[in-house]
Amino acid sequence: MKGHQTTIVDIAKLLNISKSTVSRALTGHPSIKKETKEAVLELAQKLDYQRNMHALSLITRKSNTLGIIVPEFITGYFPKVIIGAQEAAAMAGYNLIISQSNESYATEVENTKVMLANQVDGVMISMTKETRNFDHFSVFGRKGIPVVFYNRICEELETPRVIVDDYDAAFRIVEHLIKTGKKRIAHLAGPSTLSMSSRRLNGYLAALKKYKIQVSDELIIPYDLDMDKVKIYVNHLLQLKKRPDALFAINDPTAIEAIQVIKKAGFKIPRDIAVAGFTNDSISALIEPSLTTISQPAEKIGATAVELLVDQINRPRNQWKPIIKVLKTELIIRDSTRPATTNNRS
Amino acid sequence: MKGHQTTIVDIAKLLNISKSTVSRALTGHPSIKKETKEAVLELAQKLDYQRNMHALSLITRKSNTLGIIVPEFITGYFPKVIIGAQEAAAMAGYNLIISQSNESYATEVENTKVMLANQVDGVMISMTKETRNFDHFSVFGRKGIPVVFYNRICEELETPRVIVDDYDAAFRIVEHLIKTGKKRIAHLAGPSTLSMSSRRLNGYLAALKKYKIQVSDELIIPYDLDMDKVKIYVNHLLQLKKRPDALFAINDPTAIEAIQVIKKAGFKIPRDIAVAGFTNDSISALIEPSLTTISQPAEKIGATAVELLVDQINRPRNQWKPIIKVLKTELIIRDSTRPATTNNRS
DNA sequence: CTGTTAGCGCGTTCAG
DNA sequence: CTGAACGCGCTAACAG
Repeated sequence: MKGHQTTIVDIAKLLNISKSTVSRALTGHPSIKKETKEAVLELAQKLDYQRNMHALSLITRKSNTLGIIVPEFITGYFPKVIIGAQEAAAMAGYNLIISQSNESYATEVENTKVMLANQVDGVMISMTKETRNFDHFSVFGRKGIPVVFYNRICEELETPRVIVDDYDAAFRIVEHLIKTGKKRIAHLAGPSTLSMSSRRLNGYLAALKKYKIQVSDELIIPYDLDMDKVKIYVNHLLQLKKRPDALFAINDPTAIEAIQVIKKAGFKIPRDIAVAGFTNDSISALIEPSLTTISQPAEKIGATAVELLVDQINRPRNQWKPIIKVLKTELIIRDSTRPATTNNRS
Repeated sequence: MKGHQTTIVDIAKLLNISKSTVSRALTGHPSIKKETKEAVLELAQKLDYQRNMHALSLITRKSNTLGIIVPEFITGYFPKVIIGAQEAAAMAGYNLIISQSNESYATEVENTKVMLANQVDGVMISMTKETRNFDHFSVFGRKGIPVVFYNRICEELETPRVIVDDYDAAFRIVEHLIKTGKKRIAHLAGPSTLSMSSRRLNGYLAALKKYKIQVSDELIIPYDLDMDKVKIYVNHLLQLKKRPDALFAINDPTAIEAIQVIKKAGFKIPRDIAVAGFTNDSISALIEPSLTTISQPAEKIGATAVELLVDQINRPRNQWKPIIKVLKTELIIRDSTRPATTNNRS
């Protein structure tokens, strides 16, 4: 017996009635005789009949599918976003198709094509660090498919966005460093392509300004998230004539790598140099010393993006609203910035 | 300008040629004049033409989509499986549709219908703890859709499976407890519906036997993964005349809850009673005391399941093979079982 | 090399 | 209340 997908035609033949009647029975059409309806339903059940979504999508031009593009799976952040998005999507009756760009612009372009080919009803995107051209995103707009950016947003496109208070969070973590007595605070800044980089940089600058600490250009190092370079940059910082006494890294993996380099160079953390990260990856609490960082509500970010997306989908195109949702973060203080006197674990 | 999906007809009209010619040009058919082909390709590019997968799926009866059903997102295990599956699926040219059953049999039945409606080419499943009837799974077989079970497998169905060496892992962790001097080792066993429960139980029993420790029925507590009951069971164990000096819990969340109860009751871990879990959730290293457990290669499990699935898909149905892949685990020793003398962190 | 026709599974006219 | 006919976007079989 060969595998066979039961169709409307099959059950129409068996019952010796027309396909349209079967279709009506299945879709709960009002004008249909009760007996035939029940007969159809019973047979459908018995034959494990299931509506073919592809055929339906062809007609309705709706796939009930949302797309999500993530740049990487190295940090723990994006998996959490996906979980949140998945749950919210299921709640709203949508499937979720995942694509990862692996931080490659070319792959990201391919990802958008996959989304288009699958006729997604909407797509949520976090860009790669390489992305400077946005034509592959604007396609969605031209085709009437809503887009929501999250985390790594595209400033050039007027779409809804889900972000966190990067500026504020960076301000608070740098303020914390200052309050522990640090005065020469270095910053491994993110790539200028990502707007969160500048938001965090600005938070850093604002904190210095508030506490009347002179900004030193040699302490601000632009960096492209290529982990191999962390060693070079950190060693460079450590050999400065006026060595920094703290380091605020753009994200946790970078901060963790920096900690290894600093330890290897023979400096004590946080006594000689304190280290802070951003995002609160799950490993960040485990390393020695544990890492002070900012926690982001990753799952909520995913869920919020889906909600904005569904909202746009259910709205005629001329009523699309580029709503920007800014979610709250939390400062998590751990050993990498905690003066030796205090010794609690978090 | 309204959103519009460019189709073959559109570009056929603009070029004033037939649809089939356009189709041929797009699919790289050999017999076609170079100029027309180039003209088509150029216009397709310009209009952001993208093949409609739904139309294609209708014809080919292939969706290039795999389904994954997970029972929960509470532990860190299943998200990791999904990541692994997603990467492997993308590599093989498949999309992934995720459904979660939330440990509910009824929801699981619905999940299978979603998979069917979306015409998945294959589906990987981890059952709920409630599932005792398997008709909703055998539907896939009847329709010629390959199924692979992972982690929580269905013994009754002859499909490929991806599991870990539960028996062996349980044996090793109980052996470790014995070697630290523990003699009355309790076990919070998993639900009998899940075969991994009995595999782990058997590993536990085998270790006791090897070291000639009498099995005590009062120390083996069957439990349905309902965390609310952990408190009752553990307190019951603590009030036994012959109190256990160690506890091996079926999974990490259970072990962690047990630790809370034990601490509240005023006992010292691991001195009075040692605790061990299973799976190595990310929190397990963070709690106080950190938890001895077994780590599972979750991502590899997901990837392996996809590989088995793709293998089945590419194979005529009468050549389907119920291959069983058993992946290796690792014993991770932490403070919850480590005698006080040693004090390293892992 | 190209155009015409048919049909994938379904919902939706339009006629009874 | 029911049936026949059409079309969603696409590929394949059959003519030229």
